[in-house]
Amino acid sequence: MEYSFHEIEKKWQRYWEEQQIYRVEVDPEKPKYYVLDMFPYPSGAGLHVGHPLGYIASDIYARYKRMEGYNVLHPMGYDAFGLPAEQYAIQTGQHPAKTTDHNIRRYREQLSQIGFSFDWNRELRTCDPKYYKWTQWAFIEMFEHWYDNHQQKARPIEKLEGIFSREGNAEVDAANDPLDTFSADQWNKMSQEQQQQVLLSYRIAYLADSMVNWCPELGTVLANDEVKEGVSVRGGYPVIQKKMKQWSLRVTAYANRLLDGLDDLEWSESLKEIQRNWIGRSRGAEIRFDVEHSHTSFEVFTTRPDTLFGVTFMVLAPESDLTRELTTSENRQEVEEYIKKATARSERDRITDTQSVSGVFTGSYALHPITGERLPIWVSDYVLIGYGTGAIMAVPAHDERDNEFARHFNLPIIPVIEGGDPMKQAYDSLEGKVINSQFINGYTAEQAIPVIIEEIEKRGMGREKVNYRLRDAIFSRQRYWGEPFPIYYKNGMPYPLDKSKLPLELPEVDAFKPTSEGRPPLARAKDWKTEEGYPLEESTMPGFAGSSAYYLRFMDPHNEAALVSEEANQYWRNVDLYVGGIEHATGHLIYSRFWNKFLYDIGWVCEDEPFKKLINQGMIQGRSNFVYRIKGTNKFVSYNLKDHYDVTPLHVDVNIVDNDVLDIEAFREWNPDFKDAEFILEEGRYICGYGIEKMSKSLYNVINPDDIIRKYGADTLRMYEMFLGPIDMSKPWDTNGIDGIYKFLKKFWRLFHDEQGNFSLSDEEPSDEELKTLHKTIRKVREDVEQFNFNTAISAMMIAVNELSSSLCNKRQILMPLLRLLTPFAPHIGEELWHRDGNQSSVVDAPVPEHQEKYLQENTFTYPVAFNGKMRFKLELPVDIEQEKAKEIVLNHEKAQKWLNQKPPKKVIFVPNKIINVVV
RNA sequence: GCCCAGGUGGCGGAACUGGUAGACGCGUUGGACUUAAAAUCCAAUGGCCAGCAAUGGCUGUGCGGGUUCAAGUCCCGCCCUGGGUACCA
Repeated sequence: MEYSFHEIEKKWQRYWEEQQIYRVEVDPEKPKYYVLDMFPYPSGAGLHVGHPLGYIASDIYARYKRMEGYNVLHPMGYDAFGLPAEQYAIQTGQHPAKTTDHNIRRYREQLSQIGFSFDWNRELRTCDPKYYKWTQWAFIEMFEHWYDNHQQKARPIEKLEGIFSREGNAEVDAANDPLDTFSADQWNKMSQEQQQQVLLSYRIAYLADSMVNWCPELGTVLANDEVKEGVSVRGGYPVIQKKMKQWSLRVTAYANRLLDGLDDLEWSESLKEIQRNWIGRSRGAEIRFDVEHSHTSFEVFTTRPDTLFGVTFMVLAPESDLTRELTTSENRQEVEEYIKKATARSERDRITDTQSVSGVFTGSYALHPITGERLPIWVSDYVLIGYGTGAIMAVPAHDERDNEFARHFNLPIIPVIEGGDPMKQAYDSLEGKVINSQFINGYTAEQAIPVIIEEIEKRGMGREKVNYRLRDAIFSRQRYWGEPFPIYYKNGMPYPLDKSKLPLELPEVDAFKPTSEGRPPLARAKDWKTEEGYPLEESTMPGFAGSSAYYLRFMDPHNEAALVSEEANQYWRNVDLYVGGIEHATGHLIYSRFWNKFLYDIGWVCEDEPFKKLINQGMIQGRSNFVYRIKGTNKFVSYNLKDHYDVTPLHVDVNIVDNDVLDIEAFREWNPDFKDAEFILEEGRYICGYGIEKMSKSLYNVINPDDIIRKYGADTLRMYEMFLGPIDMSKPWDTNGIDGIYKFLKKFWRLFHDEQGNFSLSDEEPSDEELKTLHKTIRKVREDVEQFNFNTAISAMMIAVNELSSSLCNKRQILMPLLRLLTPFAPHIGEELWHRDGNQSSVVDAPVPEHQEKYLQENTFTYPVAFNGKMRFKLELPVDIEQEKAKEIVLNHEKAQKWLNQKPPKKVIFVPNKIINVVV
């Protein structure tokens, strides 16, 4: 019987489903292992061959772990809220729930064909009210907590109210918005609204006026990670900076924990590095500057307090409230104009134009905290409102931007670190002695930093300070297709719904667009208010809300009383292996860690970090094919002849090209324009050119896994994806290579069958050679799987099958262990042959084979013999040969004479079981 | 600009703590089987040179230096590709 993958795969997929083979439950008898894939957003285009890459890798690993005796949790679900479905809804009027559901069905169908070991009983989708109930619940928890910097953890807001009513806020060290201190007395005299306003600035989920990325085209604000190069990641629309009242999550409170926590994670260095840069910790000092003839003072952040004596002017961000406050009446008009101009610029403008220097003088002066010198206060757009205090001390001798600014406006430059020529270019190195700086003269820059910090602390002018680049996450979206906020407003202040009212379901609306007054789509909903008549929040949550805790929900997906039961959480704890794309480095992977740490603080989960080990799968690129049309004609010339003509390369659908040979008939049918096309062939064929590009519909290079499965089967698809190369690297998909895997599986199948195609294994004792083949393969494959080197594991199995095929081995003692080794890669063929050999239970629970060293022992080693480092011949010697004996044999060897040239060798290097090198 | 990966045959890629460069697979070429094709099997396959041939020589891991008996691997200086970031004080 032939290897008929189609029949086999259908059969076992049905069996697995009927027998609930992949269903798992908490089992205290067994050790747990949690393997998770980043769940997909179900797009309308369906899966292409690049999407399952990571799923296949994690599935192989999950299956191995299971065969090793672990209780493996391996779930799958859908990140179902999101912009594309909504954009589509706006265009077509179709409800996003409908298109999303349709897409999910398609995804499920495609995924099911690949033979994954997912426990589908745990499937979840973020747009399901039963699921987003817990997203809303977590939001309320964040609303009801504040972050205590001293204890480094989230604490209930009621505790804070207690503190305020007893002692005011002076002693509270919280991660909060800037706020004046107040006494207990002042607190107790505040109105409820005033108190709420104060509390709001302490909450972890808070509503505040902040500078946000506003995307007019999408009609919504976006978080920092959703904007790249000044345009929205989704859609590529321009983004501007705007001050708006928005919900935010106080991610910055966790900045140091998010940063330090990275050290213990088994993530790739590059991924950790991206997060480190994104969080961006810098150490320095915050220094207060008084303003001349004024009671006002302001603080600046600097990483170079050692250059304090080099300050010659100050600069404020245009958006800063201080700018207007400190502008004198003579300068008002000019400053106002500058602010207007600067704040109107789009993000893209600001990014593309970083060269031109602009700014105006406010008319005020700050006083140097030590020398008392007058320092002019300028305003310029090179100072950003969102970082530090939105104001800087300018040290033109040692900072490039300050230097350019000073030279442009003829401001003084005072060198305070030796080295460089600050009149021409800033010298920003820490190398060099401090000069022109009173009591720190003569120190190195590095030594001077603590000394100067001590001095300003003593004078009460500042303190040591750590600053982060990370910003709080803007959490509201003026869109329809997301989780509604469980928030209502009373006298203008936000209050959470009672948790018993959750989920607050997404209401029906007549159109998925903003209202005519520009309010978000939810404002269109009828009776969008509480039972008491209080209006509900009209924004919805962003895409990352639903994906921030889904790994916890998978532990206990049907629980209606809690996000996850204590029992399930204590057992499954956190994700042991997480597989997904590196593009989530600054979004999902930061938010999830934050979300998890918050739940950890409030005692809901038992692990501080959600994802212990993380593998980034690389991208699968497309391999595009081109045809070459002679300009101005409908004539196409084959690849190797094209240089003789003036041609335009055109993309051609890779599905009508086989091994770079164009199917001319199919080409004519593919596009009516080419119906009457003529061709200049080479050797009777039309050869296409090729190029490596992104896999995309518009480039006609998309490969659909369904097509591959139809032609070769799921086992071949799975193995070929893994065989392409290292899991974490980008590599092009080339369907041509798939034959190698297909042939391998057929060869493997044939080992188990006789000439007539009957299943036939013998119980004959295996030879030493066969045992060696088996055991070296077991060792290699298991080592490789442990390190996610699936491509080399497959090579090793190919070598084994080649060796066993040439000896026509059909011995049960060899083939059945090999089958178990292969099963995680090719589960269908594994299950089929396992059952053909008479087993009743699923191969999924068969133990993974162990190698035995005794079969791998060798008596001899074939040494490469090199002369001056060049390998000249090989020599088989006993593994335990004495060095002197080996040298003697080599030097007397017939083949050595030619290289020795009758002279005694200078030196002979003998590395046991490695190499012999003769130096002549 | 700064930070991080990576650069090996026609292609995807192997190569343990420095030790036979090119495993495995694709493709290509030749052959077997076949009326033919498909499928299958066998052999060759980095480049250059010499030879009828077996074979032998030189050269070769982005470029230029260096360390070493020995370098794809280590060190120094460049170039290129991909990713991250973008006035972060």
